[in-house]
Amino acid sequence: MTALRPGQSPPPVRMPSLRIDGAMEFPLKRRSVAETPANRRWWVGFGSMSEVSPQEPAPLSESEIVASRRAKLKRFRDELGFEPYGQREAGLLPLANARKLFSEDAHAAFDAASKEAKATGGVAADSRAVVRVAGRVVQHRDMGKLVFLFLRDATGDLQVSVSKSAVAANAFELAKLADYGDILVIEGPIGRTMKGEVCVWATTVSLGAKSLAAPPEKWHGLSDPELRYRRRYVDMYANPETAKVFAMRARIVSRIRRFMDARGFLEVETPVLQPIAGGAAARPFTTHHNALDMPLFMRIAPELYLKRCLVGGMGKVYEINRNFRNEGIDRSHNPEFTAMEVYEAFGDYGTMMELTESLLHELAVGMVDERANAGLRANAEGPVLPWGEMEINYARPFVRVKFEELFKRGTGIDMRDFGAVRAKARELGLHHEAKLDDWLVVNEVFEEAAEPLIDPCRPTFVTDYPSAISPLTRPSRRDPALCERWDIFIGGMEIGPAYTELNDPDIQLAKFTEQLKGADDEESTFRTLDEDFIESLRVGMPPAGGLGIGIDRLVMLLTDSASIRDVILFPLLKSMAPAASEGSAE
RNA sequence: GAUUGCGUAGCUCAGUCGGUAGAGCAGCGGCCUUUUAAGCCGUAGGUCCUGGGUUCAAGUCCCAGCGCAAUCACCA
Repeated sequence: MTALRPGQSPPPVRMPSLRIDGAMEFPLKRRSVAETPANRRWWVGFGSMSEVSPQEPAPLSESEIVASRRAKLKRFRDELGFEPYGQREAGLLPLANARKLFSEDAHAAFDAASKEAKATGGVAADSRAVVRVAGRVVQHRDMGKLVFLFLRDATGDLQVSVSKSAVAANAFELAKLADYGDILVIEGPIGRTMKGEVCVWATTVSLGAKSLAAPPEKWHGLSDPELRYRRRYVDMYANPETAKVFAMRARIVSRIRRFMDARGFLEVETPVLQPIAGGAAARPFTTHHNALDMPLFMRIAPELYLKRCLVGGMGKVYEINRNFRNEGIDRSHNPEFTAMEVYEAFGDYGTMMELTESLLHELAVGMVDERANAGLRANAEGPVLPWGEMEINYARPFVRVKFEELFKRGTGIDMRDFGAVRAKARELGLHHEAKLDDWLVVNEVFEEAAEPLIDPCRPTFVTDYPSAISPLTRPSRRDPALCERWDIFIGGMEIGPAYTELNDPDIQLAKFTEQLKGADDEESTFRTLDEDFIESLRVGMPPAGGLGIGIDRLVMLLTDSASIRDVILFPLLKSMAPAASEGSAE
């Protein structure tokens, strides 16, 4: 795909969109996940190589570490008779489950029995549970005729001891020669070592996969954030904190689905490849369908399709959707990001507020237990979750404040007194105010002087924005200068907006047309009037409430992550080298 | 887009005033049957991000570029 070049002149107003972006206004000094003291243990690296024929020599520039691992691979296969890339295994237990089968009584009984057996020359009775486990080697201590290993899987770490006297000769050699990062399959009774560590006393050892890549530093691991993102497959297991974040993310998304489903919303999937990128004011990525010889855009929002669903009769719909926006990257923006958009027929921005508050409260309550179980910081008293230096309190009700009131509180002046507002703007150093329409000055002054009043530690709905800065939202029936829109702020980030949706096709058409007039040449290359959408409104869309929530930012908050890149498995990074592009994209 | 910082062995990092490359871990060879960042003996490993420049001499100073991070701007 070819990205449009970033420009400097977006339209001064937004489309009727559920925009998820918003400025992240405050600095947060955070330790990176990798620096957490609790994580400074047992780092190992593993670079999964693409399929390489086992007989092929190493690629050109592999280090001597990789070369020695390849030599070991050959040795495992040729001398020890182990298939280095394993096979289906039955009866494997996750390491945490295996650890739970440890019995103090069985261990003590066996301990006593083996002492007696040693004295009498008999055989000790053994009632210890026998487990079969697999995991990546993250520690390896060779004591000569006894090898201690720590294996790791997604559930945790477990020690294994391989005694020369307890396993076949080739299995003992395998354990001795195992590298950090190798995946081993081990069976044996589970007991304790002399130092008290719960430990599987191996009776068999085999290989699940030989690791060929040089591991990261055993103690400090991967701490360079760039390497952690580029080689996430190493970061994910070398840094258990990383794996926990993504496991939590999965459960959060799952809970969101259950919440929405329980309220009778239907989950739908709408096009990512769109002939017209509508629903938000953002630069799209462009692409092309060859067989149809058709230019296409990656979606910037699903909004216009979800509204078509309302027209079609789906009363309550939602989509957990990946959006693609050809814009800047920072701590709260990734070019592709996940949002949830929700539409409810005969709802409005008030029903969306209730839904949002219930959902976020429920998620926060769930996360208190979740975090405690994961061994992370959590507050025992109520739905209070740490985010960096903050303690964010999700107790209901969330704070609600009208845009106009917050403006007054922040500036001491009435936002409708444009003269005073402009004076305030100049006082704040907003020297370009003269070029802006009155309401845009109001908006800038609001962001400068009023938004900082929002308590970042309390989820806050800012409601009833001026119509003029949200021109595609339905104006309030009580006061046409205002519109039925709110934005929710948490931790200084905008998490999402909601609207009472516009369903008058004539007004919508007029506003689209007006918006297009403001587009410059570059914008007009991708901004097109979606006539089919207007046609769908003419069929008749019920009045509705609409909501957008930035899932990545929400996960940041709930998992105490400082950057959106810490909650996206594979965030976009620049290519390391200008390698020849595959497939000559136009 | 601007500013600042960082970029040295596979990884984590030192490198003084500009004097010709260091440690730990990982690796390799050896010893060790209870280790917890195991230990001991020996050994190998460098495009100091890239390209210029200054200098007798550059990891170090200067310029440009690349990548990452932070802050700001943009984005609404």
